[in-house]
Amino acid sequence: MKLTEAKAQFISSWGAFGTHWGINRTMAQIHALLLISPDPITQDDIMEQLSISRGNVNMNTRDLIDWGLVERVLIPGERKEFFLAEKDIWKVSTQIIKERKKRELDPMLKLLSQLEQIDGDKKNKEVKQFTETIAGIRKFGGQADKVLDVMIKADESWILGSLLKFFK
Amino acid sequence: MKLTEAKAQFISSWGAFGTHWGINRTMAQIHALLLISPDPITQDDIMEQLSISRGNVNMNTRDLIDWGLVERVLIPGERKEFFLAEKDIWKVSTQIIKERKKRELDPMLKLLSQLEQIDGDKKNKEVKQFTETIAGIRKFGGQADKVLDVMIKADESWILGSLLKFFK
DNA sequence: ATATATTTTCAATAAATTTTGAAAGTTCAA
DNA sequence: TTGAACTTTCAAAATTTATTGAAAATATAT
Repeated sequence: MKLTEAKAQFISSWGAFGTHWGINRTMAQIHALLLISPDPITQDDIMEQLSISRGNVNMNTRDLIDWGLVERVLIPGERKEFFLAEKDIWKVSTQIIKERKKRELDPMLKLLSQLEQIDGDKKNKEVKQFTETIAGIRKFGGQADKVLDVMIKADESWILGSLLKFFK
Repeated sequence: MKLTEAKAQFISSWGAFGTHWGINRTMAQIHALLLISPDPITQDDIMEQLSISRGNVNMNTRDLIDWGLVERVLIPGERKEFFLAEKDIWKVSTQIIKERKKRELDPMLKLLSQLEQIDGDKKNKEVKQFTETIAGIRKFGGQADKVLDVMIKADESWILGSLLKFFK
């Protein structure tokens, strides 16, 4: 397979993949393009390579920057801004996990702990199932929360390295 | 907070939560409703409680069944079909992980291993970055794959219990 | 068999999301 | 300053995705 074809396939699949994870297709495609670009590239490069509008590129690169996956770089002597993606997949994943935890898991756990205290007869079947379900999810979520914290923080620790080697 | 209000909040948030995970809002809401319903409920119950059409309920309950999260139950003497959700959150998560792995991770890994062999000069910067990125993602994905397999299979193992207690 | 209850399908419609592109905003060199 | 290069914004348009509802299919009781 030739590079051009492989690139196109990767970008397209990565975009499709993204849509299964609540990420919009274009953002994932731009990310894919940046991941395989050895050097920083410009808005115009992205527009051209993905055939999308300037506004679209602008919005989605901003999002990628908000997610901490891409940075703007200034190249001396150049007027335009360039974009560069973090290439270390472990760091990429850690960053995504960190953001999603902050944006989704933490608020959900907060809500669940509020919902756990409802007034009503605990003998009542409906009340009982509701509190049990909420408690179950909250407990599970709390555990996940801790596991993810360890993953995020233990970036350089021996324990994680060992665990990963164990599963290699 | 009263049960009715808490229920409504839970269903609505669970639905919003779902959309961040590539699951449609209604499917997540039906799942939420079933999770807090102590007894099996019918299509009409779901239609009424969520104010959605029959066709919509039918489609989304089918999907929930495909995901292995909900089952149809027949109640003796009743003409209608009833739906019942798996309530054990650990089982629910395992099931979701299992399905997503099958539907998304496995095909992606397959594609990546194809993309890893491209023809071209390995000294070329573009070729080099492409193969490195693909290899990096594949390696990471492969590890994740193994970790998930362990989680899925080790359902009853002491090791997992210990790990979870460790993080509690 | 027939009528009745229930479920499924799917084309049409509605809603939500994404994309565009042109205008407004910004930066910077001369 | 001015104006050229570049970036950002955002209302309108296009696209994608979800929902409806009525007709068709299926199942069940009599």
